[in-house]
Amino acid sequence: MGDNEVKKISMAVIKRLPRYHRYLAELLRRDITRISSAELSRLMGLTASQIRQDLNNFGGFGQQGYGYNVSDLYYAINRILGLNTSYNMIIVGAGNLGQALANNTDFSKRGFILKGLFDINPKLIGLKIRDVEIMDIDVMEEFIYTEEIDIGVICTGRESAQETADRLVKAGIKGIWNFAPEDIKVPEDVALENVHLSDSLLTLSYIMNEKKLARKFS
Amino acid sequence: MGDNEVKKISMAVIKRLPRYHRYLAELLRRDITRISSAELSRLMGLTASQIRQDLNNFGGFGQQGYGYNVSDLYYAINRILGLNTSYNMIIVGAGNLGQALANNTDFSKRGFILKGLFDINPKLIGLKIRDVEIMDIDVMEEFIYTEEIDIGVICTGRESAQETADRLVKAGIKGIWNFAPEDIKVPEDVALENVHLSDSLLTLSYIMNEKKLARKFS
DNA sequence: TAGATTGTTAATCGATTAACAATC
DNA sequence: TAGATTGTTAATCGATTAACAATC
Repeated sequence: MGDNEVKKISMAVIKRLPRYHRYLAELLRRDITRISSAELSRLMGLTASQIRQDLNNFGGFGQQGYGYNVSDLYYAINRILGLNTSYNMIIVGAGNLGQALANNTDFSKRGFILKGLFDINPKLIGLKIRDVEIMDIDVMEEFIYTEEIDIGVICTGRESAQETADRLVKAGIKGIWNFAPEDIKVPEDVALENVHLSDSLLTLSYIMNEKKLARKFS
Repeated sequence: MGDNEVKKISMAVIKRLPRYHRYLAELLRRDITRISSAELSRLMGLTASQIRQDLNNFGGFGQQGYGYNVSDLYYAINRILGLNTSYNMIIVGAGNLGQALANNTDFSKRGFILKGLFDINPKLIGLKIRDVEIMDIDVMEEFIYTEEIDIGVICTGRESAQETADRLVKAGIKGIWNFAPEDIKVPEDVALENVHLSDSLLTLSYIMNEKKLARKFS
């Protein structure tokens, strides 16, 4: 690996980072100052070994014989997750889900600032959700330029998801959070995170049936 | 493995099933009657080998020299996912997200029937979302018994998530779909699926930073 | 110092990919 | 029949777990 190549972290590790972040936040709230990988493993239901492996992908945050300083580790992961900056965000599709996300204050607390909502429905255009206006999708590109939007949240229907993504990418957006039940395609340099709610519900349905069968045969 | 032991399917495979289901539904819409693992692999961005391995966990749905019949495979996966029955569902926490989910018609189309919403806020109690009433959480347990509710959707805040889960489990619910940003604990025979929206947003944030670094060093 | 616990290497386990005989 | 493509076994790859020397 070359000197200025960034070490490739596996998706499995990345997906666990927000969870570490969440547990460390809880420990901070409880005024706990230090924790060992063994204790944390009990809390989180992971192996201590995995925790140490995961964290060592990013550096040695612990101290032999002591463990990890909760606050230090929390802020380190905060930084690793890119939460030391703020992001400008827009939501495309101001239906029920789009509006619900707009109303969620957790995101702005973490530095994801909602700058605008967009829709094609004239009945919605002009409405405000928590001081953020719903605008006509026709002016979306210009808004992205002038307001320097980083993240686009897709809350449209399945049919318009790819088209919306294409427009966002073309306008220079760097990350897409997709809630439409469709796998969209974006260029390699754009970050994409899918939240397929119905996939999740179908998984629940599968597991329920699996457990029902297990009960039947035991 | 004993005769009546159910073959254990790995979570990696289970999580791909809704995605197969989605792509097959699209093929059906396009009136495509047959597909080979090679074609499907191109569409989905998987290897043909993986597709065949995945499907063969549940039986031989294909035919040598022909491929898979789209409709047959779709309905087979539909069944595997437990979508051949319907489920009674309640939502606990009728805030923005709870209401948005209640308004989503995709779920009822798949057989997840919303029977009730529950909240502690007196201002919300009595309101109706698409003919479904928001009730006082005090009557939740009784409602679960009399209406034979299968699935509880947790849309409360973090602090009340575990307590809500405990009450749902005690009342006999078989599956929990959790949207609260907290890992809840349920007994082994209850199915649990978490949708941690902010974890997903944090993952997006991580990937955006990773890609920014990649741009810088190339 | 002695005990505790990390960081890291090596071993194991599981999931993905490759290969190909079976067969439609 | 010949060609195509599955089902399935074997090989590879990657992720998790175990072990332990380093060290606070």
